Amino acid sequence: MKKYESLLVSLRKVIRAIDLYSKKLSKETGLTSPQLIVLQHISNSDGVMVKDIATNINLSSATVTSILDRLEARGFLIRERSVVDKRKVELHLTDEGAAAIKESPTLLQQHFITRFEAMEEWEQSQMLATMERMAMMMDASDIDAAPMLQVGGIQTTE
Amino acid sequence: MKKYESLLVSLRKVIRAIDLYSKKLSKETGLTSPQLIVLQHISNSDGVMVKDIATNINLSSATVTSILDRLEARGFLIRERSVVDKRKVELHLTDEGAAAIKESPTLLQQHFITRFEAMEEWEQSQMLATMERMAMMMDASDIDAAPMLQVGGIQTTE
DNA sequence: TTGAATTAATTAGTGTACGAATGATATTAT
DNA sequence: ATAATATCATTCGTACACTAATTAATTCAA
Repeated sequence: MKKYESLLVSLRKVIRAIDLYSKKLSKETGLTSPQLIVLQHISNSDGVMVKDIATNINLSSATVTSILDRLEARGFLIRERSVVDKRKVELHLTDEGAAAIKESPTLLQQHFITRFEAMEEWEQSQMLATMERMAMMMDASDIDAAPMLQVGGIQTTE
Repeated sequence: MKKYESLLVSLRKVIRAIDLYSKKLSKETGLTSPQLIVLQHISNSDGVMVKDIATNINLSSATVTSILDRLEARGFLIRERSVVDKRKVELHLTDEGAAAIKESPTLLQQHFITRFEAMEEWEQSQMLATMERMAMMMDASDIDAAPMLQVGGIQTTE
């Protein structure tokens, strides 16, 4: 097995662990990880709009809309059409929403956090740096940004 | 922001990149990453059963079943009830399925692989080791397995 | 000022991904 | 032998997550 294939295997395990935890959260507290993240963002900046959240947490607007639907249906937030720009929707927490956040658990398994914080400082930094590097390496958005750096010399975009 | 929170942010970016690539694959080749992984597993061991695949690729049986549904509907594989144990279902590729695999692209973005393989050998190993460690740290299955190792000395399970 | 282009949010449709419940079989214990 | 238990695959219901298409509103240009 190639090394990057092994990497994918570990990655899939991590992804699954995060997903399973989100579902466990949902069963215990009634909120999934994405829901909690969205609520926290609204809590930090009241009146924020859908697009901002989507950009901030790296999801599409459509996904955020569906998450908002569920949260609104359960009375955790209200949508308010902006008066200055009626296309926009401002998001506000209700008291229930604010209360839900207060009791909100961590977004990663506590046992992971415990283990992580038990690591040496430099190990933590190194793990974080590795993840950030990987995220950067997977980001396709910079592919077209610098085509002239390709082997073979200067090239035009067309 | 706490370090493990930054870690989660990077992790979510990576997860999203993988997901987006899977969808791009689907549009270009008609197969998503999970579908391709399942097909490859059947190809490697003809007659394998659903549970084996689920265990191997770290997914639930329910998820694998739904992936198989789509692949079977498109004629890439056939299900065959085992004669020795009628609970089991043996999976076989059709010619179409085998052909689909032949043209199968890589499971990670080519530009990631290119970048990854451009790294020094020790950097690759280090990245892989970090991911494997993280996967291990998130695995909850060992929580109950060794409670006697906790700080505070020997403890009973009850 | 009217028409074109852009932007914001939503809807529709597809594909994961899960746990719980179900139905059919096998295995084990009495 | 039969009753209890376990295993395997599936179905059901829920929640993400995406793109493409839609609706509504705003901005820009001729």
